[in-house]
Amino acid sequence: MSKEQTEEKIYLLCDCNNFFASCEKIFRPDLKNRPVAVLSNNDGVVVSRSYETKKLGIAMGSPVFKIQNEINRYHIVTFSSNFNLYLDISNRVMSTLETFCKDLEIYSVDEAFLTFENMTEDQVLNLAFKIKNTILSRIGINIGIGIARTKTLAKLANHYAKKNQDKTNGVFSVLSDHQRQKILLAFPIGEIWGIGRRLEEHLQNDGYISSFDLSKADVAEIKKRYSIVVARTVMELNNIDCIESVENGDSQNQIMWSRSFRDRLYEFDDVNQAISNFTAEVAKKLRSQKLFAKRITVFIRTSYFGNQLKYANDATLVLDYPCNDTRVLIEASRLLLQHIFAPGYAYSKAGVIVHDLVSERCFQSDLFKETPNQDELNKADRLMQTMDSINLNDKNNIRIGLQSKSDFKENKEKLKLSPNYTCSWDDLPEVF
DNA sequence: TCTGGGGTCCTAGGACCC
DNA sequence: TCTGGGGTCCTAGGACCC
Repeated sequence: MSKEQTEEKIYLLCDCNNFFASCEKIFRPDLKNRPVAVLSNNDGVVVSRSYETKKLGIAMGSPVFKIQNEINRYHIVTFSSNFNLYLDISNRVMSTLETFCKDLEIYSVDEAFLTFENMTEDQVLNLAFKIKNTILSRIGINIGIGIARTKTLAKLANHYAKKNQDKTNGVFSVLSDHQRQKILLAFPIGEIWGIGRRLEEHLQNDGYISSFDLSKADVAEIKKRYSIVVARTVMELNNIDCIESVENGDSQNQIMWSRSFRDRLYEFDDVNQAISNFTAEVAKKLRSQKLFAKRITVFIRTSYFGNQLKYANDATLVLDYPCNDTRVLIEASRLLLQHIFAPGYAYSKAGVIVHDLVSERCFQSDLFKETPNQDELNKADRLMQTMDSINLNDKNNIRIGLQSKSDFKENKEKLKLSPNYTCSWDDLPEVF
C-alpha cells in the first residue's frame, strides 16, 4: 500500500446495503436472518430484498403474484413501502456521515459521496472502517464503502466490496493501480455506472466486453462514436476525475406524480378524475417548496403486458405564467388529457409532471395574453394557503372540481405497512 | 386479480434572427 | 428569383440512475 500523501481528491462512496429491507429489520429483531422483501407502491413488485431473500433467487422487480409460491414456501416477510420511515433513517445516516466529512454529496436516499484530500491509503482505509462501524452501531444499518480517485471507480469499488463481503469486510479501495486493474478485469461493462442496457449492447458489438477493455479505448474515438457521456466514463476509469458534483439542495427541475391504477380505466371521466387528483398532489408539492411551474405534462398508457391493444401518449402545455394554483393546473391537465385520450383502451397508468420550476412568480407580461393582475394572484395565493392548512396531514378534506372524493382507484391499501417507528404522524415531512 | 415511482443529463432538430 | 450560413433558444425524446 502506498504511504505517500496525495493532493488529489479521494472519493468514498458509502452505500446502504439493501436499504429499505434493512430499515424494516432495524425495529424487528425477530426478523434477523430471515428473508424480507419490500414491495412497490401498490404492493405490485419487489423493490428491495434482504440478503436472505436475494439468496433465495428472488429477483429485483419480481411481480408479487409470480413469486407467491416462494413467498409462502420460504416464509418471506413482505412489507408495503414505508417511505416516511426510510427517509427518516436516511437522514440519520447522512447526518452521521457528515460528522466525518463536511464535503458530503448526497446522491440518493441510500448513498453519498464523501471527499477527502491529503490522506494516505492506510489512513483512508482506517477511516472507512470507522465510518462503517459507527453507522452500524448507531443506526443499525450496514453500509459498503468504495474508495477511488473518481466517482465511477468508487462505485465500482463499492460494488466489489459488497459482492466480496467475506474478503473485503464491505470496504474496498482501488487507489493503487494494481487494485484498479483487478476490478476493471472483474466487471463487464454493463456494471459500470452510466452504462445501461442500450449502451452495453452497442459497446459489446464494438468489442468492448470488460471494463478493462473500455478503459483502454481511445477517448476521442468514443466521443465521436458514442457521446461525451461515455467519453467521460472512459476517462473516469483511468483516474481522471471529470464528473461534476450535482449542486445539492435547491432547484429541483421537475416534480412528478404518477400511479398505476388498481383496476383498468376505460372512460375519459375516470381517467380525468385520476389526473385531477395527481395534479392536485403536484400543486401541493409545488406550494410546499414555494415553487411555480412553467410547463405541465400529462401522460397515459395501457399496460405493457397482456394481449390488449397498447397505447401511450403524452402532451405538454406551456402555462401562460408560472403557477402553482391547483385550479389552474387542473384545468390545464384536463385540456391536455382531452388531447391525448383515445377511447377503447384499457388504461393502467397515468401521471402528471410539472417542469421548468422557478421560485419567483416573475413573468413577462404579455400584451396579447390574459394574465391575472397582482390582486387576483394574491387572492389565489391566500385561497391555496387556506386549502393547504386544512388539508395538512394528507387528509385532503377540501377538493376541487373533478378530484374524486374517495381516495379512489389508483392505489391499493397498503396492507403490509410497518408502523412509523421513528416519528409521529403529525410531524412527517412531506417528501414522497 | 396482481408487473413501481421519481428523477437527471445530453442531443438533435426546429424556429427564428441577422 | 434564388441562394446561404451561423448563432441562439427551446423542446422532445433517449438514455441513464436509484
